[in-house]
Amino acid sequence: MTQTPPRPPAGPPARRPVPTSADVARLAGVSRATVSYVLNDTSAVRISEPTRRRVREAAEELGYVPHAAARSLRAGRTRIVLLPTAPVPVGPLYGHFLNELQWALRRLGYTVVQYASMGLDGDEAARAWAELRPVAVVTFGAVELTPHGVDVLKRSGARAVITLGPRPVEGAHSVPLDQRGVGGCAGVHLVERGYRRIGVVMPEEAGLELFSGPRLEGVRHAVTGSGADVVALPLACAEEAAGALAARWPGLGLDAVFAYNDEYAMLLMRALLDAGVSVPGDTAVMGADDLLLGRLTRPRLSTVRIDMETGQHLAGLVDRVVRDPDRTPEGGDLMAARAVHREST
Amino acid sequence: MTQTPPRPPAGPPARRPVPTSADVARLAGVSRATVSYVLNDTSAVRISEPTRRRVREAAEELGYVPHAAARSLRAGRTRIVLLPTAPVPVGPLYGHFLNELQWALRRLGYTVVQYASMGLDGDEAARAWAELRPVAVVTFGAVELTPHGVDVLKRSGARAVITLGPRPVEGAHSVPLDQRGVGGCAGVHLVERGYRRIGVVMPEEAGLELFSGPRLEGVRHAVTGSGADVVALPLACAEEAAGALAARWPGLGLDAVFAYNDEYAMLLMRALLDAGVSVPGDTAVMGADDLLLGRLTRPRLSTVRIDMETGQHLAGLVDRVVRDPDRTPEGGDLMAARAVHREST
DNA sequence: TTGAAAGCGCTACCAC
DNA sequence: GTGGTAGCGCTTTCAA
Repeated sequence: MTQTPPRPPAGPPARRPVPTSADVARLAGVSRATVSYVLNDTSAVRISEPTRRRVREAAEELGYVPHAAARSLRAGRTRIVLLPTAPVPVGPLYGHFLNELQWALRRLGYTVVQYASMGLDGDEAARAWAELRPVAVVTFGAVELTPHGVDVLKRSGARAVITLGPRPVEGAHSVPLDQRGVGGCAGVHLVERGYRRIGVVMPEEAGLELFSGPRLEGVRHAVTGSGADVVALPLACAEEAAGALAARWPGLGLDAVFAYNDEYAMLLMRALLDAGVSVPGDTAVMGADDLLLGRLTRPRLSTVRIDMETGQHLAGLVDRVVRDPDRTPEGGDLMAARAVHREST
Repeated sequence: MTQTPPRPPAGPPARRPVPTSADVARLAGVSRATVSYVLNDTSAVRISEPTRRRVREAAEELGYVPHAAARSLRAGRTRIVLLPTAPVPVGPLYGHFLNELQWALRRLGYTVVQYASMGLDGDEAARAWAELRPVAVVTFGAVELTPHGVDVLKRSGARAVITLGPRPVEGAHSVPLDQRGVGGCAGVHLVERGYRRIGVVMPEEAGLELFSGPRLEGVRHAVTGSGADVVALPLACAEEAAGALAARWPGLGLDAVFAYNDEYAMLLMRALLDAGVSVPGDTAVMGADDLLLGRLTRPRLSTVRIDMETGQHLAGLVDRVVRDPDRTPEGGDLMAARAVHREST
């Protein structure tokens, strides 16, 4: 029996070695198998109470923590649900939704891991994710997932690849987040109130096209047949940009503008007011997201309120797909939009 | 030689098995060792170019992706840097900082994993994190880490446990985020302008005490000796709450208020104006964070601008601690605050 | 009720 | 240059 602990091959000064289940077994005077049974409450096997206690105490004393990698290597699958993180600022709505989702997934026994993916293209990212062998991947459209990327993930053992976003990806379960609906709401709201020359702000910030494009489309679609015009207005999120746009406002001949979200809306509305354009008299302004701060402007900002299904709902869907990847349980729309009329339209 | 693939023990319908390095070796007609050498560009060993090509092609064809768990099990350590995610909304400042940090860490060869920790208490969380055997943990004060939790992590092999936040934790490297300095800036700014009865908004939302407490202290400390009073004002982030506070404003006899951040400041300022309190005539209002939207109010909001050292800076610190956990390289302050005077003070 | 041992995928040491 | 192989920590079947 080798008593000499096999020292790590030099390098950094030998640190106190990490305790393993073998150490626990040794201390408790039982076999590794027994340790595993006790610590995992394996029901298929009966272990005497005194033994259980000894094992538990030994584990406690050593500060033993099971090694997730070893466990999942043995098990052949992980319980990791990987959520690629978005480099784009997504606002409080997604933030809340994300928290709910993570909480619900953990209750279902999954390990939720957000993987920092900024600066990786779709296929690099998919490979990097696949190395962790997640059982599921839920992406919010932050990284452009390709059909090939989906395939890589599936072949690495991912049972569910779910994309939340404006457009589906082949091979993945797509849960549409109906951005067109958001634009649609705004379009209908404005047309109903008689506006006919409608501007739509398109943020120039990278990463937002995935959202702004469909919102624009939604407005376009909503106004067809009403005789209204829709004009895209690129805008950076900065005061000077808004000022410049406001300066040439009269020449644009617009009587309303849907500003992508409340932040852009507040920015633009301020610039318009400062330039002498009255709101909603000369031009109506509409935002989206129903931020608290939007209620504080004068006039109060009309907006599109987006209700998202609870994260719990999506967590359930993930779980169902993991359990039976072949059945396609359509979750329906996770997002519902409705216009909130205040004073700016 | 067993040719029968050992089918998974029933359960879900047998899926196409995930390719391993052995499969690549078989297809390329080489040994697993050679595959490993080629795919890892092991410099200690020379492999002929034709062999390399064959291996690469085989890997490509099979869609082989190395198994991170197996690799780190073998290596005895991971390259995971674990960042517990905060359930509290932390604002665009931290968001940006976080992105930079992640990017920089990845460039240094680490795998950045954000671990969803909401609803776990400090010690549960530490255990859960330790299962992944991260080489480093960087926490932003979202989860209350205890000395015991730090010990669990260290014993599980974490070489760096770094807390960013208002107060240090025993055993961890603490990088102070000087929230007191933020309050201090505001205090000095207000006192210099002659204000003597200063309110400080304390958000009622859970999880923010860690920030608001030190900010309040900072104000208190900054005004000592000036003869100014400081009064804490609990406030929920909602219009009604702000309205109620504004209604009893005259009775409070305050000539200035530091509102924790720009959002609370805008909320309160609106309520004050609506209640007929002039700003800054009757009462000065100061925020913090220098949000874009704060510049849009009338009067424009004075604020405390917080500059954070680049994430790259912190990434370097993490890397240094990982390489030499015993030396204590103090990184200095990561945060610098300064007052920005606009119109509301 | 408990123990022995195989083997998950991978890398690194040593032979050839 | 390349292959054989031990062993990382864990679970689970089989035997005692």
